[in-house]
This record gives sequence, C-alpha cells and structure tokens, in this order.
Amino acid sequence: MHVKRQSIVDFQVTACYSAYINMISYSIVKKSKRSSARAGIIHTPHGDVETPALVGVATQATVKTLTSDEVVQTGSSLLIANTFHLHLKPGEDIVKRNGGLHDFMHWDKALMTDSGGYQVFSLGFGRDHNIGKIVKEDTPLTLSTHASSKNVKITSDGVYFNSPIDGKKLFIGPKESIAIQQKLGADIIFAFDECTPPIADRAYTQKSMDLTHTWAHVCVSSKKSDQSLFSIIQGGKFKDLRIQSAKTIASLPVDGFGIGGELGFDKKEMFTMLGWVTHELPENKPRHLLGNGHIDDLETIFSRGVDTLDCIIPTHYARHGVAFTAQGKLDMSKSQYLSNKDPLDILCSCMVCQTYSKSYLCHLIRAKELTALRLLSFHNLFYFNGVVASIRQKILDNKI
RNA sequence: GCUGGGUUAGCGAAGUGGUCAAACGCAUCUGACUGUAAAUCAGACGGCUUUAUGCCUUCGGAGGUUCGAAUCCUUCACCCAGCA
Repeated sequence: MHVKRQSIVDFQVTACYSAYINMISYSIVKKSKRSSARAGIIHTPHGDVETPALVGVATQATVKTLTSDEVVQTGSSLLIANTFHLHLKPGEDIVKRNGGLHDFMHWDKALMTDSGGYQVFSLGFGRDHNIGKIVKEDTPLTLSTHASSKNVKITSDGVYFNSPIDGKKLFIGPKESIAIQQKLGADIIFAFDECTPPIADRAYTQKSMDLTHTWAHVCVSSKKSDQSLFSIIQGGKFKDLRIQSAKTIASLPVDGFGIGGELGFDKKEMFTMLGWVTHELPENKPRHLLGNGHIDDLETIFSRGVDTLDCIIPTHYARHGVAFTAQGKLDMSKSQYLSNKDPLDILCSCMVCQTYSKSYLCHLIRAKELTALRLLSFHNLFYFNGVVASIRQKILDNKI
C-alpha cells in the first residue's frame, strides 16, 4: 500500500477508469419488512463497507492509542478523521505531501473526513456554556438568533475560530473546508455545516439550518475532486425543519447524507426524529448519523434507516477506564475488579479478552499505564463492531 | 555529647498568635462523558448530626503563657545535618 508497484498497463487501466473507480456506490443487500432498516454495502475505492457499520473516530488521523493495523483487527472498515484538527496540525499540505491521509496514517480501508462543522458548535457555544451536543431537558439556557459566541464568529461565508491550540484566528467556510478535504484525500468528505446547538430556539435553529443549506450548495459547486460528498441535514428538534432540511439536502447532487445536530432530549424523541429524516431520503444513497451511538441505542438507530454512524464513545470511554461488555458498562478503575480473574467479557473473542484478566486491566488503569488505554480501546471497538455486525445479521434474518 | 534544623490529616507539603478542621499536590471514593479543546472534567475526602455563619476531636507527647495556640515558652521523645 505504501509503495505502489504497478506496471504501465495497470496504470493506464486505472487512469482510464479513475473517475468511476474513485466514487463510492451503495447497494442494498436486504431491506427490512419490519422497519426502515437496511443491510447494504458501500463500495469505496478502499474496499467495501458492510452496513450498518460503526465508523471509528480518528480525529487526528489516528484512532487514539491504536495503530491502524490494530484498528483493522477490531473489525473496522471505515474511519472518520477531522478537517479542523488536521488543518491545524499538521496542515493539509503536509498530509498531501505524504501521499494523502490513507498513506499518511497507513490505513488501507475506507476513510471519511468530517468538515469542521462540529467544531463550529463545540468550540463556540459548546465551549461558552460548557455543554455537549446533547443536553438535559431542564437546562435554562436558550440561544436565539442574536446570540453570539465568545470564541467563534459565524458569518454567511463561514466561521472565524480561535485556535484551541494557540488562540490564533482562523477562518473556515464551505470552500475552505472542501479545499482542505480535497488535499486530505479521504474517500468520503462532508459538507461544511453548523452543528445546531441543543439549546437553540426555533428561530436560531431555522437560521442555522438555512446557513447549512447555503453552505451545502457552495460545497457542491466548489468540489473539484472525485471524492464522494455527503451533505448534512440539520433542523434541530423541529419536525417541519428536519423534513425541510432532509428534502433540501436530498435534492442536491450528493453521494450520501449526514444527519447532524441535536436530536432531542431523550432517546424516544431521537428515534422519532431519525424516522422523520430518513423517510425523506432516497433509498439509493447511504445515510450517516453524525456523532451518536450509545451501545444500547444502536439497534433502534439502525432500524430507522441509518447505515453508518460514528461515535467517540468506545474509544473515549476506554481512555476513561470504561469497558463495554454483554454485562453492561464496567468502570474498570473500581478496586473491586482487582480480584477478578475473568476476562472483560467471557464471550468476547478479542485479543484482550483472550489474553488478559479484569484484575490486570484494573491494575493497569489504576497505575495509569498507557497500555490500559490501548487494551480497553481495542476491546471496546471490537465489541461495538461485533454488536453492529450482529445487528446486520438480524436485519438479514428478518429479525429487525 | 554539643550546635543548628525539623516532627502538620493515608502520603508529600503550606501555614509561624484570632478570618484554621488547616492552602496545594498525590492517593482514595463518587459522578459525568454521544460528528474528541477529552490518557479529561466535576464533587467528596478528621468525626458526628437536625448538613449548618452547627457541635466534637486534631497539627510528635506532656505541661505552660494568653480572652484566644498548628503558630509563643518549658520539657520529653524521635529524625536530619555539622562538630567532637
């Protein structure tokens, strides 16, 4: 993969079909009769991705703590890296000079890059109010159209950020995001959007959605590469806006869809909202749910017609000492596990469960050994991928 | 033996007459975490209860000065350094 040895003939054939080969395509293997679930395959220039699929989060061109080879062993076939972070460090030109993201990070399978739209929220209102994308219902905070963030200035052309690294001002709009993503060279790139804050009122949500739609058009027209473009649906918690957004984005010449922003205060609401959105989308293109995927929600999310989703939970929680198992979430920093000689999950066939005891992992966590973070990250990703694979099987077996 | 420095909550370490149940760090415990500002963050951490501008017991031991002592004095114990 690193060093490509091709005969002249091979090269010509590749060149001949490159415009075709480099786009993704999606095929449905099985459509559920019981729900909106689909089992399918996204064909990419870097291999097929069987869907539903969990997309591993590799924000800074790495799934934190794991090598790319290890990520392959966890069963992942698609990762998502981040435009904003890679623009800051090391810069897209460095990545390009290293042969693009795939070569740079030695990842031979499919890749997405997120557009930086999430950072519009997380480094803006998210940071201002110390909130995440999902917020409890009883928050007194509200954002209306006049609201402005300390750290991020949103204009019709794009967004002025303060770099979280050195405070330096930088500007990213739809054109800039696409230009960066072209240099990064992932198979699938995302349109620049504003991740609508969960505390936005209707007026703000609408304005933000309109802006995201405007930017989506700019992204479509400024893309010069043969990468596949996914465009993001917003609309917050408002049914008419979600539907309007889905219809608008669906009418664009894009290759797939992202479902973004906040999805209500509770799980039920989220599942309902996903239904509103996927109902409006054409069947022949993949739908990606951005940044959402508690383990217990996966089956219902996929049953609403979502094909892929990315979520930091398996790797993020791992670094905070939490392991996911068939017995639930285990906080491996708890001293009770020091005397437990069983594997994390007795039925798990991952390298960690085949090799190490809870006692050892608990010790490593408590001793703050980096290996602990690696082992839990590996297990959690493997475990999540296994759960998603079993959901796919259930769809194939008419059980979902 | 002499001289000097020291002994503070589980550990390390501030504090040198009142605002001290005693800063801060570590350890411990409890919570958070959903397109990664995240190997992070927040809270508790002498005891008791009616959870409070509440009560009780603490700063090597004992005694003293003072309205009031972790802080000053005496003495004892132990530790460290230098000198014999």
